[in-house]
Amino acid sequence: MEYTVQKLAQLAGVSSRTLRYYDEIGILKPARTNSSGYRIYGQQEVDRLQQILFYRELGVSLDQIKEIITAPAFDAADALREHREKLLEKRKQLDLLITNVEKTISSAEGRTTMSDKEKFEGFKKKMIEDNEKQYGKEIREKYGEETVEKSNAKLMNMTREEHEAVTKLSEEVNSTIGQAMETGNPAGELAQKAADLHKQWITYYWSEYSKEAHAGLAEMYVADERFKAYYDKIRPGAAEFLRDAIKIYTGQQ
Amino acid sequence: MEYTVQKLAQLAGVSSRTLRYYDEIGILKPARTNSSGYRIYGQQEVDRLQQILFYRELGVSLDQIKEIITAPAFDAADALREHREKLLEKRKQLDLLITNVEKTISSAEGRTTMSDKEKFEGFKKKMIEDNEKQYGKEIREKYGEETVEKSNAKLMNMTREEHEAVTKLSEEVNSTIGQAMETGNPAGELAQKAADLHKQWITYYWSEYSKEAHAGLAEMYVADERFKAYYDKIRPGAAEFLRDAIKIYTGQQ
DNA sequence: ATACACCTTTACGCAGCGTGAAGGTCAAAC
DNA sequence: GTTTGACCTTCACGCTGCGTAAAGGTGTAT
Repeated sequence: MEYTVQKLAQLAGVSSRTLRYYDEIGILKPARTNSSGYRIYGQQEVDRLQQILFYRELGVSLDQIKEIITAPAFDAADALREHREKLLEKRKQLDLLITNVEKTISSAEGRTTMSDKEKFEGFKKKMIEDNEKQYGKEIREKYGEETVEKSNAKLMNMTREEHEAVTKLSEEVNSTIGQAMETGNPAGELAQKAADLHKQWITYYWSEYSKEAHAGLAEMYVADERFKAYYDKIRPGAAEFLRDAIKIYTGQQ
Repeated sequence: MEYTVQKLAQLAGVSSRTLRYYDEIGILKPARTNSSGYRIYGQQEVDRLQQILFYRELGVSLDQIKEIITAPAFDAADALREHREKLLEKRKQLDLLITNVEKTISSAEGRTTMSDKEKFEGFKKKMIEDNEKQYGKEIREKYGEETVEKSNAKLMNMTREEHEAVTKLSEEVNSTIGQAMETGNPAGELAQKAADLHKQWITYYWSEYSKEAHAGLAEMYVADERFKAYYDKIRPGAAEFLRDAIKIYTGQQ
């Protein structure tokens, strides 16, 4: 089967301009041109275009795609790994931003006040690193190692009140599970309350909450003997029950 | 507090060129200029820039951002909440993209079989989406959910071999900690090996590994009685020792 | 022969800056 | 007092991945 630009464009769902551009930059040349200069594409080009569009969907630049599909020696997996790193970086940044927005919200509600610096924390990953390198030394000299550790680790900054809150939350989770288990329904109100309390509890430890991770932890509660033993002390089967409740709570099946 | 371009740029993690461009297009004008034409930004401009960058991160065009934040009805608190939702959604999309990239990688490595046909089909689905944008959204949501389900299935569908591997890993972690503690050095080779084994172990449970989360878990090992009791059975102080080793391993101080 | 849908190349435009160039300013150091 | 060096200023062109004319040639059905 042979295609003209428009035909192939229709088939692939791109514009004819795109195909001409791909010809221009040498990423996809037509099989041949007819007597009057029309671009004629064949089966190979169709396949190649599919590859191109596939990588494009993944957000790979045309330059990179060219390298991937033209040089057989070029390892596509390697290129993709690099690309993945970039994406992960982006997600990290996004996570920071989300925390930041949440902070801003609570700041707007008057609970905490944010410094100018804090306001931008999500946007400037590099800057943070640089700052820590710069100021880290000074602070270390001034206040000693212990303080540095404390100031750096968010988790270690837990105040007494927070620590008490965590302990209390932990107890509440346990007692709520106990009550919920009497209903026997992990989707019930009490069980869901327990799952919510549990979420609140882990957010004290986790810098970023995600449903996936929460559900993952729930799985671990059953899979891992330490957790299982701990929760089953509340009542046999409590680990499974909590897992089921969290799974429902997080909507992760 | 007043800032020059570079100062504000550093604070916000953008380039000074960006600030000049924002001035040029009228989206963020300096509070005033000094006698020699230097741009001077004040508190209001800092806040405004923060808003701009929030929206920018969402992929909103600067033109739109301008409209949004100059609109008199603009409610910052409301906007932020909406904002967070969108950020979360964006992260979801990003996660999807990452999963797809990872799929492709492992496909390229021949671990899973993703035939050309499948690739083509996946692409065809996309084309259908594009053709019918209304239904496309629904499909995208479905596709997203499926992927999430599948990634969850990873945890659920652990094979026997994997389960054995996990158990074995767990034991290895414990014994390695025991040995490492005799050296007394959490930065030493053995302790770092333990931290690495520990990482391998948790990656069986976590869909995504991050140094931050790993360090966070390490903190929990000390803060949470359950973990502490478990590890201290190996040897008193083992929880703290493991935490320190992991902190060093992850470089999270 | 005429219409009309297709094709060609050339070339400017877009967003959101990066990256010079060419020059002025400020604080500190000599 | 001037020299250094880090700032600042305003042009202005370059980049990606095309969209969108403009100006013209081609294919084929009527």
